[in-house]
Formats: sequence, C-alpha cells, structure tokens
Amino acid sequence: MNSAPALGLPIVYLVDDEEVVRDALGWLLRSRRLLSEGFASAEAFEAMLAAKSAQALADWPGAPSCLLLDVRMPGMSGLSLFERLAELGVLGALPVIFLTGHGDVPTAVAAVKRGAFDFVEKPFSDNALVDRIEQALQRSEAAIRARLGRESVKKRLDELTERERDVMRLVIEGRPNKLIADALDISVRTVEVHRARVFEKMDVRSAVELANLLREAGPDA
Amino acid sequence: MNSAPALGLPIVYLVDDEEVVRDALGWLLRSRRLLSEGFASAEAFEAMLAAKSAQALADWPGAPSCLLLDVRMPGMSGLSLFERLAELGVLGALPVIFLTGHGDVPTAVAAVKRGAFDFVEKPFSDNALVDRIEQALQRSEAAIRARLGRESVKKRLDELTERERDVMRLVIEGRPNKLIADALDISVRTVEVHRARVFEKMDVRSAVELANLLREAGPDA
DNA sequence: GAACCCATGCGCGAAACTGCGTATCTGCTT
DNA sequence: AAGCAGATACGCAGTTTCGCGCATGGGTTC
Repeated sequence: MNSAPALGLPIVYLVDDEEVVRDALGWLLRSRRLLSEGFASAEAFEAMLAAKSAQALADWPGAPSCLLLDVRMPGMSGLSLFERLAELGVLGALPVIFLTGHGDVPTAVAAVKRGAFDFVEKPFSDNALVDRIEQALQRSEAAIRARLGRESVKKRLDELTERERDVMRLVIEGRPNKLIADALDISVRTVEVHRARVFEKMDVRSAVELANLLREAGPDA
Repeated sequence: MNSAPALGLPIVYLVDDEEVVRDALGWLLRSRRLLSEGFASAEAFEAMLAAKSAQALADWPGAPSCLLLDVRMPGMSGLSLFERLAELGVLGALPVIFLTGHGDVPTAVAAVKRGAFDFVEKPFSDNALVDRIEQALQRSEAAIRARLGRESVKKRLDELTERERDVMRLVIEGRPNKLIADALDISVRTVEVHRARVFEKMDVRSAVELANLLREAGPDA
C-alpha cells in the first residue's frame, strides 16, 4: 500500500461576512504557508462546494481541508451551514472550526456534540488557532484516505454478481463450502467457483483477508 | 448470546456542594423512578468509587450509571474530577453531565471534546435533563456490555501460550498453515496443533470467526 | 516425578482449490 | 434468426491443505 499518494495541497476555507476578518485570517495563514480561500457568506461557500463536487465527482475531496466558520452572519447562519455539512456527511473530510465573538454555551456544546472540530471565541491566539487548524487538516487527510479506501472496496463490491455476493456473505461468516452449498441449495463445486471469483474480484487471497477488508472499510454496503 | 443478563438497576450520582441542589435533583429523579446518590464533594465521590472498585473488582461497574457534576465546587473542582475519570477511562461506563450556573464557552467546549456527555446550564428544563440522563444511562449500559465483551475476550486471550499467540497472529492474517509454519520455522503439524488449541480456547470454529471476534471487541490486547 | 508447554512425525479421511469441460438461461447484437 | 457474452450451475480428476488421533521427544516448573 502506498501510504502517501499525494492528495493535494491542504486548503483552509474561510467563511465570514466581515472582509476584515477574512483578510486577517488569510494573512495569518499565508504567513504560515497555508493556502486559504475566503467566502463572504455561507451561500457563497455552498455554491463553491456544489460547483466543485459537480466538476470533479470522482476526485473531490482531493485535498485535505478545513473550514473556519463564523457563527453569526447575515443570510444563512454558520450553524445552518454546519448543519447542512453534517447532513452531507462531510464533517470528517472537512472539519469545521467555529469562530465567534460572543458564543453562548448551549450553542457551542451542541455544535461540538454534533461533530464540530472546535469552537473558538475571539479574541484567539494566533498560534493556538493555527495549531488547531493543522490538527483539523490532519484529521481531514485521514478521513479522506479512509473514504478512498471505502470507495475502493465498494467499487470492487459492485462488480460482484448477486450470487457471488450471496456466497461471500456466508464465506465471511466462516462457513465451510459444504455448508454454504447446503444453505444456497447448490453444489459445492459451484460455491467454489463463486468463491474463487469473489477472491479474485476483491483482490484477496483468503476468507480472513476478505473479512478484514469488509470490517475495516465498510460496515455498510 | 444472552442480550440481557441483567446488569443491575441504573443509578444516577449527584456531585454538588450545595445540599439544596442535591435534594432537588434527588427529588426530581425519584419522581421519575430513578435511583440516585448524592455527594457533597468530588473527594467524597472519588472515595466511594475507590471503595466500590476495591470491594468488587470483578463486577464493577455492574450497573448502568451516570454522573451529574457541578463544575465549580470548593476543594476539587468538577473539572478535575472529570479529568481523573477520563484518565481512568470510565467515561464510557459513567457518562458525565456537567451542571453549571454560568459556564464559559471554552470550558464547556473542552469538556465535551474531552468526552463529557453533556454540559447543561442552569436553569434547565427538568424534562430535558431527565431525557439526557436516560440517554446517558443507555450509553452507560452499552459501554458496560462492550467492556464485558472485551474482558471476556481478553480473559480467553490470556489463557493462550506465547506460541499459540504467535500462530494466532498469522492465522488472523489469513495465511495458510504452510506459510505460518515457514514463518515461525516449525512444522506444519505443530502449527495445526497450536491452531486447534487457539480455536478451542477462544471458543471459535474458524479463522474468520476469530478475526471478527478480535476486530469487534479489542483492537488492543 | 508429575504436569505442562513446545515441537515433531505418521497417517487417514475430509475438505479445499484448480483446471478442463459441459450445460442452461437471459439479454443484447448483428 | 443466428450469434455472442455473461451469469449460473455441475461433474471429474488431481493436488494441496486441513483436522485429528496417536506416538515421541526435550525442556521447565512445582
């Protein structure tokens, strides 16, 4: 396994209605050699997201990223945007760090419990913030890699035929071919054929490898 | 698997220096048919914990429980107690719900990120709090059951000899006996013997079952 | 010395894996 | 209609691996 196939340069998204804040943060990040991109509203960010995912479905998210998000903004609030991202299930690949002037405890607690990476009150320490950003980017990268792995498995899983999937389910329960044959009411030979195809398509050499593969990257499917 | 071997009656621990608060909460809980036990200080609660775990090492925690904890108290603060519990790794079996009069955002966020189940500001809604408590108790029960499962596995794992563990590691990688024999530089027959003992001691019938057992309940050990 | 762990050999029957060939059915193309 | 591809299913034969009982040894520990 190539553990570093280059995902692209990390980027930090800034969503804040105040240009001063975006500029200041952009400056800070640039000074730490971090790419950033600012948005004046939650809507603008969403539009970018939509465009990006439409443009490159197969690739995105290709680069580790995180989102610095202002809680209160005219139009769609930061919380609403956050909620949408949560529903899209992208909080792993795109950790959200809330920035707020005067946050209240319930809001902050709810956000963190919901999956926000952090909730920071202004004024904040530049160093502390950058540290958190870098941790967020790390988590983003990990999430992206995990996602790629899951998608790879799912892709291979899709190439299986119905029957092969039937056999596979029983195989990963550790049943011997004989019992699988009985359960599916087919001959042992046929089970063997399907089993071999499954191993080939899933690119594994044993039932245990298969089980591990499916447990690690996809309790779903 | 018996999915309900009775863990004991759920109990809610209350740690608050103000007797009025403890009484009020105790009253509320009693009215909802929930057992509770109050402590006037973090130290008192810790003492109880120590006594309990000394008295019944094998059993505790035997009952689902959660802890309603005041943040600020004379002596050891709620946060310190929480930190200790976190280090003990009991936050799963003993979810902590912080109660505070005037919490600040950073503290609340830190607590939740650290694993607090919730962080509630007074005044709170009785119904909402009881709901959270019941969710916490549910999580506690789940955590306890998971822990029992893990301990069961670990216990069986401890019965294995060194060599058996060696063989097991390779078995759960899906390698055939022949290759295991080569890797350990012993005969195939010996591998088979160890393999059989491992299956017997771990109470499984196949390598896949073994792999599933170890992946589900114990990436540690 | 008894008990236990580790290691090994032999052999038998069962199960697994593989290659080669055959067959039916469905669906799509020419 | 003929033809081809893919999915499903089965059999035979040969090789390999597995599971297991039986037997033997050396080493450590109590």
